[in-house]
Amino acid sequence: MSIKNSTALRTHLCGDMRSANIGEVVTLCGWVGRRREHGEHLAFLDLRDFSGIVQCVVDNSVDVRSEWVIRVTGKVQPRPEGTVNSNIPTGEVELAECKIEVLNSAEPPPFPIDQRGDDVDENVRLKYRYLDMRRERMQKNIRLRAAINSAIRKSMESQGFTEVETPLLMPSTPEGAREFLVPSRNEPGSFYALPQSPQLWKQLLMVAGMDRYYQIAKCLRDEDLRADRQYEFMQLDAEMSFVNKDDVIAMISTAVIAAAKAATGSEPPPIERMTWHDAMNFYGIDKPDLRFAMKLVELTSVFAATDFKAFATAESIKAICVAQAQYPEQAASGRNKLDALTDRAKKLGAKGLVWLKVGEAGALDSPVAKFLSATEQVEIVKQTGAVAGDLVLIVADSWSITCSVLGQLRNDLGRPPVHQGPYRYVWVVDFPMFVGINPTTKLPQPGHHPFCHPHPEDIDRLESDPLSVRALAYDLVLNGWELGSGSIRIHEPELQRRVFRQLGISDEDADHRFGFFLQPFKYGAPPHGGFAFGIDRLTAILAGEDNIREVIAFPKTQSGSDPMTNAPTNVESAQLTELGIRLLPPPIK
RNA sequence: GGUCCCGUGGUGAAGUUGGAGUUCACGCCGCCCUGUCAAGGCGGAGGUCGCGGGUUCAAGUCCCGUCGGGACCGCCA
Repeated sequence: MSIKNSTALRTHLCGDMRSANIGEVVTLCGWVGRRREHGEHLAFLDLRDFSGIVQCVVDNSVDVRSEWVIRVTGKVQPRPEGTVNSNIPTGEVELAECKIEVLNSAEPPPFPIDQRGDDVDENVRLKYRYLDMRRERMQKNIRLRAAINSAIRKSMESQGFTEVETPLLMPSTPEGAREFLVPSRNEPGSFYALPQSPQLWKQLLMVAGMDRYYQIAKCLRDEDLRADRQYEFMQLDAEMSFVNKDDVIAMISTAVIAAAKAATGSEPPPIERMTWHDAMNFYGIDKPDLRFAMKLVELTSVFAATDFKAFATAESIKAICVAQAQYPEQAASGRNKLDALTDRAKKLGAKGLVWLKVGEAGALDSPVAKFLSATEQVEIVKQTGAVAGDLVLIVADSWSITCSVLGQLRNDLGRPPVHQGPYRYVWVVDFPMFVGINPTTKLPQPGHHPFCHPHPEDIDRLESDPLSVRALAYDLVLNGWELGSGSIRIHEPELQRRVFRQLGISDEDADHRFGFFLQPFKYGAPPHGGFAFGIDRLTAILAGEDNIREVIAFPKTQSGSDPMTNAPTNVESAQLTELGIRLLPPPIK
């Protein structure tokens, strides 16, 4: 399908000019980039639109300046011998005999448009986002995002999914993330909540017999912002009936692979799977970055009969080996760096951190070497595969602490920058239903939302040994970023009540808080499951950006403000009165 | 709620032990310049050193507070 780019004001796009156009008289519209003056009657202008830039040869008496909007009619001609610019796609040609019409003049921009903008204060970029977005980088990012959305839609529809829009105004369901509230004018004192996700709606669509639903949905969460988190973000949200987790994983994989292909031009290999237990055990985190190894090495049995007190009673002892070959700087850490690593490990919850520097012939340089037997020292080197110059870090603690601390250190020491290396997608499956016991309430803490179906083999232990119960839940991870998660849902009302009871939600509570959601399940809910993943995060990684703000047209700052619009703002007291709202005096500090 | 980093002409930076708003690059304005493409040359303008307080003869610099931005922890079922 060819796109018609000619309009009433222009015949072509700047970035499309090629040798094939030589001899044509064209009219282009765009913004003035750089101007290079060469005397009374010669100057070069870079004319820019979204498609790229093309050089115009003009008389130097023409007064057009940076970012003025102009319309140029001229003749496409080959550049003279020796003046071809191979750095730009239009570099073989230029526009000559130019007639210029100024459509709008402009003040000088507050920052250069023809650069990436990495060194410009982000506050200034956001204040002038409409200028910031003129730069090639942002044009690419936003268009990449559109291409990803488009590929996802195509893929979902070709797999039989139907797009359904769900409400933004819904009742508050005080579970999970903090909600944005919207006051009701008709019922002062009552509020709508904006959806953290369309979770409840999409499950009702399954009850409604829609079979396969999808939506590229805006989700809103009033939680603190991060590089990978905004108040509002987009998810591919999907749900399907009469499926098991393999069906869901297969269909979502198809959509993600289609999106990745649309973005990068090459199709990633089939997405591998890893159990949650393996992810924790070998990478110390439930969102492992598989672009680098430095896997956690099991050493517990090596110290079964050790005399070293710190290791003797530990449930789990593991190590990572920081290889000098790949990480020369980190492996050669001096005493200060090693002390800092130890502090870091303690802050993360470990009792301590043992470091060993491997010398020639397996000799170990470490404050604790004298407490370790010769056999133990040999085994450490053997199991970790360490060679001379490597640094070995050991944590001995409970299994979960040992894993999570080493996993964090592994990321700290080895993780490549976002824009580097291959794309490593992985499905992490068999998440536990509960992630520990809340020390205050003594209740199991849910790992996901409370509608996740327990693994059929484990349902018997729901009450007797909840922590051993796996959920039919799965996360999609890309290069250490959690893209999204999904699960097979509970469709049997009685099982749902059992899970609620485990979470300390009585039948009455459940009816009160989720009644509108649970009632429909009495009327024949099909077995169903689904998934949702973050489009902002996927786009950021595929764009090589380490921050989702770079792929969002108008993002908020970390404190939730918008430097361009100044949102959030005060409102007229009349507006509040109409809503039945009176403000508290500001807190006294 | 917490930890850490940053704030100096339009933009980005330097500013030492406290000594005159000092410096550099880009941009901007003017002049010169006929093949540049980050053009080049010459000249010029442009400042509440985020804000408030304190120490001092003297603060961009030291101290306290505050505002704004960023990274992270908590939080994100």
